[in-house]
Amino acid sequence: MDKEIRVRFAPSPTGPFHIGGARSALFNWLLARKMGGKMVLRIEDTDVERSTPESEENIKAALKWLGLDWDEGIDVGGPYGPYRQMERLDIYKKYTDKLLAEGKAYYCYCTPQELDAEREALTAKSMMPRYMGKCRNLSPEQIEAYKAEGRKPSIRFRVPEGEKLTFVDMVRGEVSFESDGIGDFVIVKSDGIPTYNYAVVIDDSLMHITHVIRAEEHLSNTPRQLLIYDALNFERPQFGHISLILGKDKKKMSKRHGATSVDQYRQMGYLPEGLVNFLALLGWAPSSEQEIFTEEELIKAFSMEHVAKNPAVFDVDKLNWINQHYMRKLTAEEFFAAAKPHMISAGYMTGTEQGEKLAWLEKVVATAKEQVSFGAEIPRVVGMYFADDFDFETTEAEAVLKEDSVPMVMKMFIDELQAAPIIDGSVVKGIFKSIQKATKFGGKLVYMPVRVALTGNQHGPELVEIIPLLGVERSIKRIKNSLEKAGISLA
RNA sequence: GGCCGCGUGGUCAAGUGGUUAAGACGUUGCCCUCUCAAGGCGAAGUCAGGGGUUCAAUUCCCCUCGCGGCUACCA
Repeated sequence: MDKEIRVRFAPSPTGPFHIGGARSALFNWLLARKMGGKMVLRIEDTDVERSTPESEENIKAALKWLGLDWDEGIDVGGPYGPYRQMERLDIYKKYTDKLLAEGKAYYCYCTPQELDAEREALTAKSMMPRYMGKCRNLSPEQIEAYKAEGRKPSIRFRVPEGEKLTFVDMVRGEVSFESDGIGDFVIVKSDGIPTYNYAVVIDDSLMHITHVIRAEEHLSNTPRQLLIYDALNFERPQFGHISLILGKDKKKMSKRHGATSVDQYRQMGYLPEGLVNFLALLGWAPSSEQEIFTEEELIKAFSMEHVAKNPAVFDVDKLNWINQHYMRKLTAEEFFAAAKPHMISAGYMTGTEQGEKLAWLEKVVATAKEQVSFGAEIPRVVGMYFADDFDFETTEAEAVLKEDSVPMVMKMFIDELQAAPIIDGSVVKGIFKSIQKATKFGGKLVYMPVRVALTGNQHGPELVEIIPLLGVERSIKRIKNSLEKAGISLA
């Protein structure tokens, strides 16, 4: 049997948790669960300027919300911790000393200003801007001089010349780079903190990561990392670079494209199952034609072989379609709970309602269940139950009330409604039936004017659902108001 | 600029040296229905462009173009 599959998700806690990060996490997680392997969650917080504890909390909360758990890492621990890079500084130091001693790395005393100047000079000559190796072979005297100036050195990796760096990527196949295209890069910043390309290698290796699944933006970083694997005599893992998620304009998804963080989708009332299902289908396709997957089905069907090379545009319409499936699957209680925050922020409820009022709200919210794709759409759908004073949605809607048959139909409807001892769906249905029978009108001539008079709109949930919720009194009041507005008298 | 990656309908995508080039979202027509949503049945729409290789290229090779990534003491 092959050795255990170990994957990791290693985000930087530097901002909202992006949808692209969620997909990377998902693919890693799916691979681990599929293969019975382990998922490690490591925090790459070496960018001390931008890293925040809140962001780390966001990431954890988002992963949990999505249902992506981890076997080792922050919070849960594990044999290869600590799992925050800033808590591993002494570990990196050991390897840095080794590289320094072996001459595979060296101190660089260049200041940021000097490096900028070098870069600019190179660009001006339209040459590739990269570090030219100024401090590669400093004499002891020069080093002393720099030290005397009080300069704090960074440490650079000595990139070998004329080497070809090749690896087989799980999604892209064989990829190779020339070492000559890579300048000596910084592995430890002058403040003693390692850079991404360096720490990631040591951590992945020490944590026995077997498969590194990450976004394509890291593809060009891989040769640098390969160099470090080799210099440290570490075994290379398998790499798999998944493509980026793009916005509608085919540019990398960013704030301009609307919601980009997992939390925003949560707040809009998308369901974790829906988002996961959608994300799985971005850049991966099952061998079947299935579109809707439970978590177990996803794990079963997932395979790195079917991960696409090309970038994928984030299509909200499809997300909506998928999420709608999951909305419809919710129980009445779940749906109401999902609706609650949106109903509260719309001002339709306070969250403290009880008894009859609560029961009424539950029924009202239930009417939206088949109609919406995500939670935030609910208030819009049920809004008509709350505003007795409304305007006609469109002129066509108002025009419906101008039909000659309307006064008669309305009179019959109001009379029957008032005469009804109790009012529920089947009673309302009976009223419509009897009007149809008496007038010999088709359903449309009976239902539609009532609908418009009641809601100001030609569309909406079934009338037999709406009327009992509104009650006789409010229904009649609305109808009379609407007729008056449209200049129709009951005759 | 250099290096690397990517390019199948509007979008997600399957697929192959010979196919009527799947399926889904969206769009659209019809059915159902008071309407909307859902559902059912249809329709339109694609191999970035140009050269090769080949009896035959969407598929293999090259070039061009487009998009993206890296080229940071960010990750």
